[in-house]
Amino acid sequence: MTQQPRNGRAPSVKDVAAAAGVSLGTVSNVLNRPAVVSSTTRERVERAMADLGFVRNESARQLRAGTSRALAYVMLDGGNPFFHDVAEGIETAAEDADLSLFVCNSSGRSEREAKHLDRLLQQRVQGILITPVDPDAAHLADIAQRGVPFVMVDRFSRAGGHCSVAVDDVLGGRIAVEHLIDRGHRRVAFVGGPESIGQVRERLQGARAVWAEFGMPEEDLIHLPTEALTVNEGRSAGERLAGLPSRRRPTAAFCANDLLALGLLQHAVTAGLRVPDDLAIVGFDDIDFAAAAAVPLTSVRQPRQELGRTAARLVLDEATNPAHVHEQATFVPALVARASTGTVRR
Amino acid sequence: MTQQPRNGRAPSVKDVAAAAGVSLGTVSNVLNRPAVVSSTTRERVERAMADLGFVRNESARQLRAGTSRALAYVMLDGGNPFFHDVAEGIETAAEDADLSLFVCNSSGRSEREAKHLDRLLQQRVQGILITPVDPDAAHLADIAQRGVPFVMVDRFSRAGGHCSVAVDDVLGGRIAVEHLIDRGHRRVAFVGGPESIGQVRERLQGARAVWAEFGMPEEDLIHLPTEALTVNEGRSAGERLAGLPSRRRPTAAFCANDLLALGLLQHAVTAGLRVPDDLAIVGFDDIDFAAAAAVPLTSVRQPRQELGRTAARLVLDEATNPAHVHEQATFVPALVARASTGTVRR
DNA sequence: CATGACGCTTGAAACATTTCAATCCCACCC
DNA sequence: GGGTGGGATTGAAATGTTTCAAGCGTCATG
Repeated sequence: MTQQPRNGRAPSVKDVAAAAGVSLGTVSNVLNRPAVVSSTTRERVERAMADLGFVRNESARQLRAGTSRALAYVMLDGGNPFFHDVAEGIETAAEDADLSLFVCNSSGRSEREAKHLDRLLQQRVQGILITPVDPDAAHLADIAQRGVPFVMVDRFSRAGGHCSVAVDDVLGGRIAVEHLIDRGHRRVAFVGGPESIGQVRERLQGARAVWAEFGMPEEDLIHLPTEALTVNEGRSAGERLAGLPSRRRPTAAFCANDLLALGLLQHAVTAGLRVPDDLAIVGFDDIDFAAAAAVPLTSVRQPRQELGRTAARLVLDEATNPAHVHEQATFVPALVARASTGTVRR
Repeated sequence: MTQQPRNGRAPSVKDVAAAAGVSLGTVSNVLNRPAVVSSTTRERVERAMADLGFVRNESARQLRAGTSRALAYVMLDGGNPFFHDVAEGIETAAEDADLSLFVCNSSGRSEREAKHLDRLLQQRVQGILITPVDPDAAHLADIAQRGVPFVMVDRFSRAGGHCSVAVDDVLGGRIAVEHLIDRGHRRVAFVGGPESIGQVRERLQGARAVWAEFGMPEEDLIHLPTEALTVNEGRSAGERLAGLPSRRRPTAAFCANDLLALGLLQHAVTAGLRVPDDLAIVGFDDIDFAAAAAVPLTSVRQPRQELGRTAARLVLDEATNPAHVHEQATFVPALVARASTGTVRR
């Protein structure tokens, strides 16, 4: 690339046209419909582009086209690898469609989420994927009403009016607790909160349902509430658990996500408990760090990448297919049994 | 917001102007210089904007302005929380400057990196922050030559010609190994590779330097090479370590990053080794999961968020200050001692 | 009553691209 | 030699915003 000395602004199609001695319409044809241009002209234009170091101006394209060539994913918690894997699935699909992906992070803060959405609206992104702080927030309804393609990831809203993608959390709760019952546990803790989070509610609901079905006394499924789904909260739940009188103390814990489970595991090991013999632990999400823990964690796997890919597929369908109908894609979670629930309790 | 029925395209300043009975120049003034507009007109225009659900078209602004209101960070490995924290630091700074941030992930693949850079160039981002696959790659020099503000994060290139931000990795290596010597270890493994990665080379170099300074025999600092800086590779290094004849077997390991350390820790625990009594472990980066491990990991902390903030500051300076001079910001790493090196060995 | 000043508003130009109808030119046929 | 068809190229229009010089009207001052 024989680059011209830069004299301020970047070269435009007009400059390329002048350098190649053709009209700017022809340059545009080379870019967008190379077949209609004669090969000699095409080569001349291509050489000029290389010489000048021409790069298409995306904003001008966008302005003309009326929409950008980008999708966006607003994730709930950048510190949780789960969302990262979802984002990776989305990115794969975006790349296949030759679209860019904006990855934003609301960090669980509603006002940051709103700010991101506002920016994305200004960018005229083709579609928005979001794991929202609150699925029923007004600014979400606003987006949908504007007609911007919009998919909710890993959450549902009562309202509807858009696609969503998630796993069956009630089933996930059932699977986890059934596994523990199966392993011989008769007193189990559910660690997780706040209940304002749909996931927490549903996983607990599934846990209670299967507990009842097996005819276990209600009071032997103990709910240890947390203020967030973090490692720290998992640790503190561990302390509360250790503080229970021994005949009330559970022999196993089902945590609403893997971060909690890792925190709980850490507390248990520090306190000298053997996992799984003194305390068995099941997490949720099956993030890579669950398998990497000192005692590999049993976890309820969500198909993280596929969640992302499907969400991207749906938003693209909404963006391009006039006959699009909203869809609620539900995936089936699966138990991945590892050492943290490894032994059968007599 | 009393929204009009949508009839196709989004409302523009022109529509707002018509609705408010003013010229489009006035609408623009309300948006950009509200002080020069009389309050009655301003209110009328604001009402019209709200009624119509007007949203500024960012691509038109960009086209006019010649540059976008965005920065970009191309990270090396989205699966490593370290880069996530760096990104968070960048985002903070971007938000303060009222800029958007594109977060891209090259996943360690050079061609993906090149593709991302190409797209970002088309977007006319104000500046690019990158942790590159190869600091000396041609496409990086190309960016710098184009005059796009550009900062290298956590890497250096021989070439120079741009800002960079990193910690002193040689010093980091020294600190880690000195700590182990201090704890009484006389046979230590360095786990990490490939040596094509600058970080690995320098951390090893620091380790060797301090080892020699303490007068320890060279052959007692054993290099266990890995193919990547991942949990899996850490585990497999653990196997090789366990396979060493016992009088050659190290009592401590310094891992080139925390992912390796977590993998090694897992292997050790699974194999029934006590950490730190049978094997002490030091990691590098101090990601959150290091503190959250079953045996909390001693690690060499990098100021991750500050790395990001500083990088963003530099790129913004380059973008806005004509007197900008390139700067190589170096941070000092610090040891965070935790249980994984908790005891003194006699 | 004329002049100037001041506050507010206006309208045109510019940004880089894409599209499309119009034009050009050439070869070929009658 | 005139006409026709068609491939290649052209130039103008349109996209939505910002800026800025110019215009307008009102008010105060001389």
